[in-house]
Amino acid sequence: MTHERSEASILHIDLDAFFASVELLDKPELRGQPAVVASPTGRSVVTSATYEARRFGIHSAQPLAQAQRLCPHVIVLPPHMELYREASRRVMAIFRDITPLVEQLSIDEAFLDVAGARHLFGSPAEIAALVRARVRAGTGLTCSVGAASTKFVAKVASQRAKPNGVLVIEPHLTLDFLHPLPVGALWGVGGVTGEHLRTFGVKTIGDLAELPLGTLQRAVGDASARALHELAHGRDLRLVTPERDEKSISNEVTFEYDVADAEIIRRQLLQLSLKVGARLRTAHLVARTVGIKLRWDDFRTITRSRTLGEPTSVGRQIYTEAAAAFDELKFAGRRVRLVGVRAGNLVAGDGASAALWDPYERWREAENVMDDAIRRFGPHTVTAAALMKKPGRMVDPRTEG
DNA sequence: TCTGGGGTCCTAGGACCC
DNA sequence: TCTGGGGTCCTAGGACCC
Repeated sequence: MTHERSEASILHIDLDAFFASVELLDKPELRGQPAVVASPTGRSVVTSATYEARRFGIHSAQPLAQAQRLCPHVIVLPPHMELYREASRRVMAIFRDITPLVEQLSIDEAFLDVAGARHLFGSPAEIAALVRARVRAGTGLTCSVGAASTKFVAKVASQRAKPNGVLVIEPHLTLDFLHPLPVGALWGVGGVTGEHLRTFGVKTIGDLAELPLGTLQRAVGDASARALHELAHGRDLRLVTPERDEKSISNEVTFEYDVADAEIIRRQLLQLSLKVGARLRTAHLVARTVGIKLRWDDFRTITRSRTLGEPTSVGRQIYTEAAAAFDELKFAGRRVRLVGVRAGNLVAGDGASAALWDPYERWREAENVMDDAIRRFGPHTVTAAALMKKPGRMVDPRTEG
């Protein structure tokens, strides 16, 4: 069994207001103003908000319309995912210069196990300061760091350190730090579970720690109960694991207006299937299951999935399954607000050759490249040179080499 | 002006096999 | 022969996270 760490040598690092901060890098005149990143469409939500915007009660996942009611002069910045991915890559590279034990959790956060980096860089607190200085110098971004002897406490600590701060929880002070916090701070306790726990009189993590395991199991199920019980006692044996296999790849879209036309939905399923196929091929993965997701106008969501005889990464095959699953539904012209396609049960493999030789798929790929170019450069500036910035996607295997 | 898009994990029920 | 239990795979839904 893993022994307890004597030092706060797990770091959780979280970029502050990440998307918004990246946007402000080349718009310094907007510093200090309330701003959010959100698509300028009718049904979008806030994906990132500056701290000035948060003072108005704005937060991420909030409908943009609501944010604009709270702060009519809020500046709305359309998202540029490629910029964020690039900034993220630079930040993760800075982390990996400190230690190879970096576990990326999402685009803007990671765990670092710095137990072995001590000799090179000093105590966890010193390493936290070093990382923050390097991120600042290398990207112009600020981040917050939590340091503790477990992943979970490190993550809670970084949240409490925000923005632009450091919080080190020495191991012997773990429970003193944890127990006064609201249960909602626990990883895995969201709105529903939090409400449920409150009916048992549980408000803080300390309250939860005192609840008998059996009671907790009846309340939230076996696995969640055990996990929460351990976390509430400050126990968390999970290690920082740099490599994690992807379990699924999916794409989905919410229509600007609800759609009741099956033909439009099928067309969208095709688009999404081709995107998913392309992503599978880039990752050198094939999928054993294909699923679709539909959200009706009342926000109820259904999923259907099918297991394939042979795993695939070919968009057309993904579409065939997706369309078949859709056609089995009693759709009958219901209004649909969202459709999605998911490839699951992924295994290493290459379906690329089949995809390249399917003329229909190649034509669609070309169309996708055009769409992309038009989005990025505008309709009047699409040139061969712009298209060439997407190397590799249009190469004909027969003429290559 | 209700509620994005990309994921992970868990549960529960049924099929199927031994 | 009228009734058991364990294990695995599959599917659908839901909570949760950023």
